[in-house]
Amino acid sequence: MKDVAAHARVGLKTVSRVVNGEEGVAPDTRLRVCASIDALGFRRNDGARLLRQGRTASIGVVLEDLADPFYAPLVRAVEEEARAHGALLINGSSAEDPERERELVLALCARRVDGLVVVPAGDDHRYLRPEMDAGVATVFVDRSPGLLDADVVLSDNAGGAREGTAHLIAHGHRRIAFLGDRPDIQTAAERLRGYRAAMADAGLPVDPAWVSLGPTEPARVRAEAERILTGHAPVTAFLAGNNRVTVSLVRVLAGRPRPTALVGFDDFELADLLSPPVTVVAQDPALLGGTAAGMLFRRLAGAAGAPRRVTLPTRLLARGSGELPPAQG
Amino acid sequence: MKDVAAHARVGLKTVSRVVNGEEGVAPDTRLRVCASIDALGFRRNDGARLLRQGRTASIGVVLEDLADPFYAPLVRAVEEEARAHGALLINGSSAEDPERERELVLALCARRVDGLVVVPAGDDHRYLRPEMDAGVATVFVDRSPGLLDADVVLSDNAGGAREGTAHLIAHGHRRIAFLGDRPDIQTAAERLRGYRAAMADAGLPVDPAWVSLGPTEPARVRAEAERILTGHAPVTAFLAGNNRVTVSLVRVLAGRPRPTALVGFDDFELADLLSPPVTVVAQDPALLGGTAAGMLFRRLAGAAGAPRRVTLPTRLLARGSGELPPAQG
DNA sequence: TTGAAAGCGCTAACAT
DNA sequence: ATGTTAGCGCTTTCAA
Repeated sequence: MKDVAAHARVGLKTVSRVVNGEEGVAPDTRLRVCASIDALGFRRNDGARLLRQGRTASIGVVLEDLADPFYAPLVRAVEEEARAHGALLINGSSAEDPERERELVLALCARRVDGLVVVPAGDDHRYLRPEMDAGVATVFVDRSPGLLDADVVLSDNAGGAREGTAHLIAHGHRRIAFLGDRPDIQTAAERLRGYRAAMADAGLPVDPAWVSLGPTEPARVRAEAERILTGHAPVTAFLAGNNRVTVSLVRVLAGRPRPTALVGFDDFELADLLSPPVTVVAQDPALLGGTAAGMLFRRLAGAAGAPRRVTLPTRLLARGSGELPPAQG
Repeated sequence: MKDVAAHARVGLKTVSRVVNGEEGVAPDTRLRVCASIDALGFRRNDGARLLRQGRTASIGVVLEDLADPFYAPLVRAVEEEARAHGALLINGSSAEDPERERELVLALCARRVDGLVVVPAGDDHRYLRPEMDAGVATVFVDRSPGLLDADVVLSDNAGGAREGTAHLIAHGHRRIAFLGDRPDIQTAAERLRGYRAAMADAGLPVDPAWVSLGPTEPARVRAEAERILTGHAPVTAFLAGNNRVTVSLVRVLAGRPRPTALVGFDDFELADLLSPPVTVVAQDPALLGGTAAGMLFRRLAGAAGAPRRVTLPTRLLARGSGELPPAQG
């Protein structure tokens, strides 16, 4: 820019004015400046500009895995909102590792992102306190932060699991298994709670053998499902704790002669084309992301007040697998 | 940082030294500085730091849609590579709109990203020439840039389509339809070319009614498929031009009494659980992304030389739908 | 071992 | 209408 000013024989500020389309530049001066800009191939450095302005027009997004079919639309929704506000997205995957999450978040704060959308992985987010006090607006999505009071947008995990379980009960099932994620993952714990609540509502006992929480790789889920199906008290239905579990269960159940009912958690593409079509408790990831981003930008626009907690409802999509009657024991 | 220096009664540079772990600070000075840092809650501003250093340690990613199941793993792979090099990802979706892509890319360049990974949407990327000359390393993925010579990583789209078509021919089909994306999208054109080549190889004519290129919303694909199936020269097999078309076709074909063979393009989750399981020509999106990012960082590390073009092979995954024999005409 | 000064590229505040 | 100065928060150079 300095070079442009010299080349056009004008002051630095005049170039700045032209570049930013400000008023108060004589037409022919403007022309001369533009010519110099073209001649030198000048492009404004937004980094420097934003440094001066004290913002970065960018917001950070940290979540487990960018490529997960559940999170990808969430990010996309945040992106749309950011775009509407002229901000760019900087993002990173935490790979469900609290330490990596922390590094990522702090790296983003060090770059002075204006705001942060985080799907928390760990259970202690006090490290964010100083950053938030320093002015980084932060909204958590999908799970609550640990030991930190902040804006958060959640799905009604307990309610959804409860509804899914009740649905199975309404279709005659009394022995229902729950296969979910590690109990230290909040959503998993909530869903387990909903499952138990529905069983209790119906006065049904829960055999400990029916509940399995842990990593959701296919191999483990498969093994657990087999165990539950062939154990001393086989179930007639499953409630899956997340999308990965649902898919694994579909695979296991497809290979068995006797039909077993299944309600999945999270919707997925082609669920309606499987046989039987898969009944699921659906969340709306795009709405989660959009809502969170909306709150974030409202904060950035100056909205004060205590941290808000928003819970979005889930929706039971009955497609077939959840309406199968109990197999004859 | 200035405040820290004042508080610790040392020079600015000494604080800088401590913050960056540089040598040459007396132990007790260092201690005093650290104490002041904690007392004031100081965090280094990486934006300012990088401004001074003339890089940003961030790379831009621009593609059609972050949430697309094909692109999400690609981005993820770029992210891993970036992480290994200490860089963050800034990204945006072009929504297949050349103008939006251009804006996004230029916004990223204005922020002086060190490098750029782009899945091009338009067909004229000359606007990038000045940026690349100015030092923004750029690698294109999945499609070639228009009117610009640059590094690019592609799948063998023509080869894949040819193999898929030949597979259908080998299973006895002679009337095969191709339903693909708009012909101005390069990958779509390439795949059409592969389809035609395979048909020609086998000495088979291609009825113009069998080929349909255009937007891939479900409604249009559905209508076109119905038209082709009920027209004067119905086909016995389909080659789908991309993942969205594949899914739409699965839906259409599932609703018909007479089984019709199908080979999809791009693999998708659960393809093996449908009935019949769906045969596809699979690309490896993560490998595309990883390869592109690898090339990018090699350039950033100083690798010179002419632009490189890498083509990755596709893989035919025979699962059932592509091995169905032709229905009796 | 330490620090003062200059400067990265820009904009805000105040001249002229 | 235009220019000058200061400064965003840091690093680099060079001197002490």
